[in-house]
Amino acid sequence: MLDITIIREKPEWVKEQMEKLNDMAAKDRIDEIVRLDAERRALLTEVEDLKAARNRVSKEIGRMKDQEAREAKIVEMQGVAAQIDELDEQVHQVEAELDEHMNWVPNLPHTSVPVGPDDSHNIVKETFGELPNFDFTPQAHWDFGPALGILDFERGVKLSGTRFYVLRAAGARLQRALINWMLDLHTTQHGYTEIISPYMVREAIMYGSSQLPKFGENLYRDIEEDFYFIPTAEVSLTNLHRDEILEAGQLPIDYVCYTECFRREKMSAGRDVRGMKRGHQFAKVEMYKFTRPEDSYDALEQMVQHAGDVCRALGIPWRIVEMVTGDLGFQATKKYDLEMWAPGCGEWLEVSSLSNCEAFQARRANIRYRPEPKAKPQFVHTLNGSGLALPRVMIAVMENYQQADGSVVVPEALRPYMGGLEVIEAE
RNA sequence: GGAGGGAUGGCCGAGUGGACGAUGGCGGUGGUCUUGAAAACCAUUGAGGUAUUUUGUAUCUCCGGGGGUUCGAAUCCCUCUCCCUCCGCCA
Repeated sequence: MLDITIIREKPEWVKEQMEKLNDMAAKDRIDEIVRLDAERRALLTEVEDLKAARNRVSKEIGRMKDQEAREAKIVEMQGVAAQIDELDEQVHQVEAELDEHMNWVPNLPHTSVPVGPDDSHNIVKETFGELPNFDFTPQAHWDFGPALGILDFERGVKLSGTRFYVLRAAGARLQRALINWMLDLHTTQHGYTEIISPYMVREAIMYGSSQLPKFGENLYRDIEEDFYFIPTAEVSLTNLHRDEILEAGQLPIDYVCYTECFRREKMSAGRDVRGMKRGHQFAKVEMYKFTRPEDSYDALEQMVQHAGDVCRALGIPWRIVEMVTGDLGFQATKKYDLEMWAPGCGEWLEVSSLSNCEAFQARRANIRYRPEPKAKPQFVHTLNGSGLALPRVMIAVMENYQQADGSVVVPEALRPYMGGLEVIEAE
């Protein structure tokens, strides 16, 4: 959620930002927000004067001895109370409307973000590693994976339908090795604190990280128990410090959390249906930071490095892509994607998405800190980034390390996590 | 699933219709005392709005969430959520 004062003070400028984001629906809400905000404040002034009068007279009534005068005052105040009720009701309505509009307004892009209409204009900032040359035609993981006995799409479908698969034997172990290795890297080398948190959360939590109301379509939920299944650990991690006032000395807080993620993928129906690239359930190691406002952009660059360290250590070609305004998404002021090369599929796969959300989520989840002892609390900045998403890393590892005979070499970094296994071969 | 009991400030805990944003204690901060520290004593110590060009002042709201009764609610009523105790069930 944006700070209402920026809309109040610079509505035209905010509209320009919405245009850059290519979010015309949000732009159209701005005038209404300005109107509702003014109405709200006018109503508040009115009703608060009445309440002040009521409080004052009620105290007098408590002290009055003269029964007749007392009765007269009570009758008088009955009228005032009725007016207050009516105005309070109006305030509630206006606030609910205002809230609804604010919930659909995205975060403002940082000044450093290149302006562009959509993802086709994103900028490849830097590419690392050489694209591999094979002396055979590299296969897609969906071809050699099942043959190796490590990947089973048919049985995944049997269990749960399309977009599900089963990892088996060294395939299952490879994913577990990657998870453990990433967690170890981030906790021991990058200073993150490891978290394990619920995969199911209440509705209010989804508003806190702004998955709701805009992205409800992409969420699984249990209606009977009113639980939502998290589409990313970002949801749980954002809300971990919900309604808290942190001490400045606690910041930055850096968390890393492995979870399964659940997504309906309604928006991408029919896309990426083949292979492991886009499933309804997938594993992800997520990095998350709470920082002071002045530190958040440095923290973002740092987090890009941390995610990049994972790519680098795997020895797979990767690149950093900077999002233009039109592809920023809802919560981010600035965002990078990390992509790994997959020679079998022949495409760059998004293995990480790293965002600074500034105070956007903190405002919704009410996460503050005290800059100085006794100072007024301020909203923290929050950042999130994958470190990394497992299925696509699995694809990249399998496809980059495949050999002519269909076997897969285990990257050196992972061997200690695979019991020393060097090559995954058919049983 | 059954039966009870609870939710009050950073923490503990008092408050059952009117000077209660809330006794008291702990903790925090500042001071007195001290060579220094401790102890003791004194003072201070929540959050969010709105108005007023304003660092002050006034006022409103907040005692788990929402709704109700009343001139007036931490206090009475309804409802939801969460926690605790006992029983049952269970990885």
